[in-house]
Amino acid sequence: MANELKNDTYSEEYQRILPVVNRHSRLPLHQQIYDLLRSKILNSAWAVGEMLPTELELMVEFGVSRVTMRQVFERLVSEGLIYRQQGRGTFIAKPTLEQGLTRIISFTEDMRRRGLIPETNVLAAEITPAADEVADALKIKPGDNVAFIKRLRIANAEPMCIEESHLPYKLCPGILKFDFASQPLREVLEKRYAIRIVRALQKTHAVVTTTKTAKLLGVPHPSALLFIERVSFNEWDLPVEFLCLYFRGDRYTLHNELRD
Amino acid sequence: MANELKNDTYSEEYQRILPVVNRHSRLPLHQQIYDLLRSKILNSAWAVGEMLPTELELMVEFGVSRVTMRQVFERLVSEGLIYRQQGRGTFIAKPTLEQGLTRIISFTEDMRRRGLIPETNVLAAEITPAADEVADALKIKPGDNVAFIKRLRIANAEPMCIEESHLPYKLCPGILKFDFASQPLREVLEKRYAIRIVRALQKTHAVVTTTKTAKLLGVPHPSALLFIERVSFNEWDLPVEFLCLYFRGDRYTLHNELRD
DNA sequence: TAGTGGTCTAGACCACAAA
DNA sequence: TTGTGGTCTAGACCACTAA
Repeated sequence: MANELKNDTYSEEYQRILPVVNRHSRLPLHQQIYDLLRSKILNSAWAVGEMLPTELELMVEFGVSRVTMRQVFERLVSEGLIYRQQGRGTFIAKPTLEQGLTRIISFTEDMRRRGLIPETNVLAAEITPAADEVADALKIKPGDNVAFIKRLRIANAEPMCIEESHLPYKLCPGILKFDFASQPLREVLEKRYAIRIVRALQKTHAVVTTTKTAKLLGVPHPSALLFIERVSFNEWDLPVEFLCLYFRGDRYTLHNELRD
Repeated sequence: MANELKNDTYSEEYQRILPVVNRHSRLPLHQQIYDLLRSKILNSAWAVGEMLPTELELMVEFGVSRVTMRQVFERLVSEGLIYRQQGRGTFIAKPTLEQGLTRIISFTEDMRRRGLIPETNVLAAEITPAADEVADALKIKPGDNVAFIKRLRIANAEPMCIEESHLPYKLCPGILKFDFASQPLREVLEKRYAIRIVRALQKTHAVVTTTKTAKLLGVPHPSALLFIERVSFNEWDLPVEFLCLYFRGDRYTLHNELRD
């Protein structure tokens, strides 16, 4: 779609280099096609509201049956990435609500979706022995080494959130040498340590500021904070991060959609 | 397949009075079967962890193809009601996290899932003119009549939440005659006014108690509350309820699961 | 009327679990 | 070996939208 401007009639063929599915892969066809379409959608290959190719076109493109193609579409619909209208077509959905409460997204992405400009200050980055609560969440022994990274998250030049990450140091030795003001933690975990976070469990509470947190966040004391504790897991369901988030109650709101 | 009662060895046929699907209904087969299985699961027709009938058995029972049956199972899986294991079978999932943040469930159901005993005191039930904020949420004119119901929600004899419901009075005339200490509001809406809530949008904040709310909830002032504003919609996407929930921050936590 | 998605079928082969 | 769920196919008919 980008380059490859050829002057013959086969130019459409030339453009399809990657999107071919592999029938001998261990991955099911529907999974391969899903991965491909999802990443294209997330990378804005189509604009919001734009119509996607029809079922028939994609069946031909990928060489699969209609049922398989529909399986992919149904999954994308259920995840809110696309919507379909009988007789009209399939369209890119507005990226909106629900994510952030169902999807793991970074602070940076979260703020951008809200139309705010994110920044980060690293307040601490050190190796510490795991406290009982941290050890419990990460399923390690109390006293085991933990990489502790504390960051102040800023939106439109105003403090928004204090974020404390605890990682089992065994899993990511040397991780503190990276600069987490500029580099997303998840990216470093994925690219440098081959740790991919696929699932997380979180608890959301309301708490009152301590004098310290109030000062850091620049809010009066006492005021209310949204406090989120999150344990993230890799593909083998091993805990890889224990995260504590303290959001300003006066600035930050969680949005989501419920269904019957 | 429905009637046809003959006097012979077909006693199994006699037993299946309700679960027969209607091929002439405007509802698709998969929807009918889904509704049926879902309500059986929610009514604990099977215990947690118990195996459901196999695809083949249900195909025969409902007289549908495998694809249709699988469509139903996939939906139930994606909603977390069941899980499947290749080579073993299909099982009832533990009712757990995620709901309450993705599903609309009542306070009563929420508390029961947490193993607590719920009670309700009605603090107010009156007709009032809609304030701007309420009118805005319900898409009515400021000053229009609104049914206002304020309840104190109790769990294990301790106050847990203050709940303020605002309903357009036009949609539910006479609703205040019901006793909302004993009767779920959603049930009254559905059975008496044919109003079915299918979708809701909510915002979750952290706020500090007022002296009044602190007193009602029996918590020190100031302390933190989880404050949830929810607008609920019927099947035609008409706002039917604006709800404000104030949960004790020290007792109430939202749990949920995130995926990548 | 043509094109789109919605529903449904019958049948095949494979992978995995348990006996 | 048997029974379960997982994947995939080709083909049919219907309902809705837009021209």
